[in-house]
Amino acid sequence: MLELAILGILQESPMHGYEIRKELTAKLGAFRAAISYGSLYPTLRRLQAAGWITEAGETPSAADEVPALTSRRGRIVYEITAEGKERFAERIAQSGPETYDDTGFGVHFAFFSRTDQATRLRILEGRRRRVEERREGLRDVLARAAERLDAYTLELQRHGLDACEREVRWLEELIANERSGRAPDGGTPQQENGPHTGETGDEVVNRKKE
Amino acid sequence: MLELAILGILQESPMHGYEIRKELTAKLGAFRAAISYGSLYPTLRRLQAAGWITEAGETPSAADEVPALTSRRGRIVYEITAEGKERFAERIAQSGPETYDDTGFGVHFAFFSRTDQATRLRILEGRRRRVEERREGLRDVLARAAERLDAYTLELQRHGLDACEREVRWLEELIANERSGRAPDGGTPQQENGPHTGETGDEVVNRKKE
DNA sequence: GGTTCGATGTATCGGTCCGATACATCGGCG
DNA sequence: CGCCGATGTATCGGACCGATACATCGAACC
Repeated sequence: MLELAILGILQESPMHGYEIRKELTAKLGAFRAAISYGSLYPTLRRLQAAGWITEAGETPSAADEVPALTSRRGRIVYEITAEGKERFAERIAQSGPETYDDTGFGVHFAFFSRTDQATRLRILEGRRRRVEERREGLRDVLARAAERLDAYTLELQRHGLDACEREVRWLEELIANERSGRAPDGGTPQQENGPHTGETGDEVVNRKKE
Repeated sequence: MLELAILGILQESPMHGYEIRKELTAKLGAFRAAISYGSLYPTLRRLQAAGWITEAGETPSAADEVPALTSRRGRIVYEITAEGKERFAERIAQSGPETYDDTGFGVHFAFFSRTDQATRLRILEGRRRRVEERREGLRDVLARAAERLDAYTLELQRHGLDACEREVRWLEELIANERSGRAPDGGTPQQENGPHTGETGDEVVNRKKE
């Protein structure tokens, strides 16, 4: 999952580890807590070894100047490779059971703008099914075993049930919008935010910070 | 966390692993998914090695009859020991940072009926603070970086923000009830569901299933 | 002018927990 | 009578986290 998130965020711009963490925290903050360096850095190494990302700054022009005099400065900027983009496209479009848990769905949803509508619908409906099952489980407990449970546990179930019902409603809206070809906020269709129709690496990067 | 949950559930009744999983899934289902056997069984072993739980059925009377003729049948029933109850009481009453994440809070809350009111208030307020911080983070992103994010990511933030606001309100209610000495559902104070005032092992077990 | 302090930045280690898998038993149903 | 799903115990590799260490840099403060 982390792998997919990193490949996704690196398609917006090259970044170093610290920045990747910040950006992912901002983008996924709604569904999962901040990712840990203890998993980030090993994953970066793994992705580099697989050839899906490379250390940037290695433009063929100004390389290897001042080899080791002013000792190596800290940041290591990574950028995604063509193979990495391929890998991302494969993984973001296919779905398994882990696609519908909190973290997995969060990552897929956060990169919906890089997916086609059919995939978006499939993911949304899969997530809805998952949440509905969870909701039914909670309803069963509340209906069939309420007298076995203390007041606090019951309250916990009730709150969980409420959260499930809300999320299902949210997903219904998103699915309806998706079917009618609109952007998620229910407004008019936007012209620039559609799925990536192009194929080659001409990213429209519109980051303006820093 | 799993350790705490197991010690808690075993105070309701002795159980074998499969049953522990089912009961915990029902009790914690609102905040975390079903626990995995891959962590359950090793944890049971660890708890037994520490002397906090023991294999039940070892009543001093009818032990070691028919040693190995009808080969050992499957289920291994565990029960909590006096040391285990002590351990549980210590851990459930003290709080650290992990007490306020989803899983940790879920476990603590699910066993609120075995805690005193001061602890309950402390946990609820700690959780509220945690969720408020998360909420502020989401508000910041929405206010300060909205133009950088695509429509789907924005929708994700909005949904997360909404969930945070709801949970804060839920916690406010629980805290208010707690301060006024009422049971969680806001009704009249209940007579049997208060914290455990007794000390010794006379559990009032009222399980009726199976 | 020095110094302290928080943000930035890379990295590792131990531990917790999950997902897949294996395997064995038992009761019911065709 | 055999098959199958629920029950039941168990392990293994891997993903991810939390704590920790350490180093740099700019700003704020004395």
